[in-house]
Amino acid sequence: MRRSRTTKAALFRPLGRSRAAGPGGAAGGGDSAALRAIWDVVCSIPRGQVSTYGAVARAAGLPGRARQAGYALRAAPAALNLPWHRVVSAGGRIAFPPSSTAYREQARRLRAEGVDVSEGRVARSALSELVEL
DNA sequence: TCGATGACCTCTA
DNA sequence: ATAGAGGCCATCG
Repeated sequence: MRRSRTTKAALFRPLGRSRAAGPGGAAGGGDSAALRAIWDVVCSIPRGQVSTYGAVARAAGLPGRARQAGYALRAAPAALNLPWHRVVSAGGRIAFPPSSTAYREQARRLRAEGVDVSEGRVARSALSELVEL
């Protein structure tokens, strides 16, 4: 059952936070390198462009780990100002149910950036694989 | 330690 | 176009 009551994406529950005390000392971040890599990639997405979880994961050096990309965004603190709305499922489809608030929020933001959204999908032109190089 | 879950992907019918 | 099955791996309880 997906849709575990997404309630409001803006809510972002603190999640248990797990032990903040990471491995001896340095830990500081406590965030895994993979997470940071994903966030970095997402943050790197230029305005008006949209990428997919798979593409992000691959760009972050995690081929095939698209799921982790989703989890990373899910666990990503809003304080990072992460443009999560620029990340969509394969084919440019929004990963949220059309009836969810997050869906509207994402679509709204994308449109604000000039990305055309219709039928829960973004324009192919805006879709960027982040690999075409 | 193990079982279930997940803002997913790709292939095949 | 839709539906099903398999995969991949971190995190949760």
